[in-house]
Amino acid sequence: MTTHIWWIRRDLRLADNQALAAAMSNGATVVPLFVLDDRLLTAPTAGAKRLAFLWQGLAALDADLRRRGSRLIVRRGDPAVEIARLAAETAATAVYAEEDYSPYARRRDATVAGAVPLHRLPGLTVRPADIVRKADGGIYTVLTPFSRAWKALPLPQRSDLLPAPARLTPPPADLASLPLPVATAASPLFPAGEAEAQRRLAAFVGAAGQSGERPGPIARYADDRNRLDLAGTSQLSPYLRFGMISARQCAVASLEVMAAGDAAARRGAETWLSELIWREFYIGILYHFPHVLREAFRPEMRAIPWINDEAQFAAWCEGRTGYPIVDAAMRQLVQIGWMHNRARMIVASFLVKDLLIDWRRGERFFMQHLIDGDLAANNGGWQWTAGVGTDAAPYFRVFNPVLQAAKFDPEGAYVRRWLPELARLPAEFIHTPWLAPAEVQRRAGCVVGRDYPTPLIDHAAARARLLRAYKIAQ
DNA sequence: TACTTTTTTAG
DNA sequence: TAAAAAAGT
Repeated sequence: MTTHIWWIRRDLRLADNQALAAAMSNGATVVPLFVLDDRLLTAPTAGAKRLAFLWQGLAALDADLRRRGSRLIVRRGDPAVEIARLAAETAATAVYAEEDYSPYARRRDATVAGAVPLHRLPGLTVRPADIVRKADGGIYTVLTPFSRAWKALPLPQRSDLLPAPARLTPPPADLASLPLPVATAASPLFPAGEAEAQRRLAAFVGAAGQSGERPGPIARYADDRNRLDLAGTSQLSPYLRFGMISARQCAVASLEVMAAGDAAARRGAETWLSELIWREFYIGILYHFPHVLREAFRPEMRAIPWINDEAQFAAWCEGRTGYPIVDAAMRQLVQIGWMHNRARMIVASFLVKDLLIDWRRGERFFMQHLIDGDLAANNGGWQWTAGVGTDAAPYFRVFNPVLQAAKFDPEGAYVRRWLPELARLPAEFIHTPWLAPAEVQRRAGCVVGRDYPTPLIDHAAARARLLRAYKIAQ
């Protein structure tokens, strides 16, 4: 009987898993393996909440495997050493893994491939990272043409999705496995695991894909996704980050709504699909231009004279800038390990363009706190906001935190939820408490300067300063 | 998925 | 004179 190792990295799922399916070919016995790699667990970009989500996800995967007769094997150490050791213990003839494209993952996998026969399968993305190319073989660095080319390739169908195996041949009963680390910092708002990911996708899409009836939030996604005060997004990002659901299944779901839903649903589904394509775009950018992890994609934008005031950076991190929308978002991030995407753009713009703090400081802070923290998407997002990356917002595109708040949190419900000290302010002043008359502040129990900070910086003045700073780099 | 200022147009 | 469009950052 043949034995194969299924090396799990960021594909914590049984459904639509090409690496698992390949490992199971010819009825092989599959040894599901997760290696605790100190390089990743102690990296400066590792975050406690994301690790807790991972531990919880691995526990859920182990439970799912046990229901099918198998179990998860956990080892700790250098992957190349541990995989070679396990292959010797089990007489495994090959290792199957979902291909990961980050620079560290590629170096690690090259080393492992030197020690054991390693088969890398697609699945992290719908399109493997080097597939979407210009006619002349060039790499797209602007989203719109990339997206057009992505959509022009054969689209995935429901029949392409691989079902979760009903049974798995168990690994040898005496095979040693370490206990999983305990998830102490897990967020109750993001229970890890494949079942929860499937529930979320089903709830988001509703029945819009099948009958046109009872559409879920996807039908309103085009309009609602930017609203901070509504649950208009899929909230699937942590699950996609760890492959608790496949990107391909999400793409199929949205394509089905585009084919069967009404006009609004079609528009919503297409908008959501474009978000999935953004993700693949940035995974490809990191794959082709790994230096973006260290510096701006655009060379002329490496000379911006950052100010990097430590006290102001601390105020941003702790949600006490005096701009309610910024502070609410930062409190949300630190408390639950997730932030609405619109809020990510607002706080990033404030850090980079109002405070003139190097975008890499914000990038690192996000990685330390986001459950869904993904090197490629996070880096792409920060470079976009800073106006230094591919397809970047022009440097003069500066978010006004008050206007953004008024537009996307019109009643202030989001601010009130995360900043209870402002909860009793009338809606008129919820985004500009410093403009509220003293009597209004006093009656709301929120005196600016005492119960809530005075704005760290005047936005109009900050905007003018930013334009000068970027002109130096131009 | 930016915002501000200036110019033009309509009534 | 205000709204809309255009221009500029």
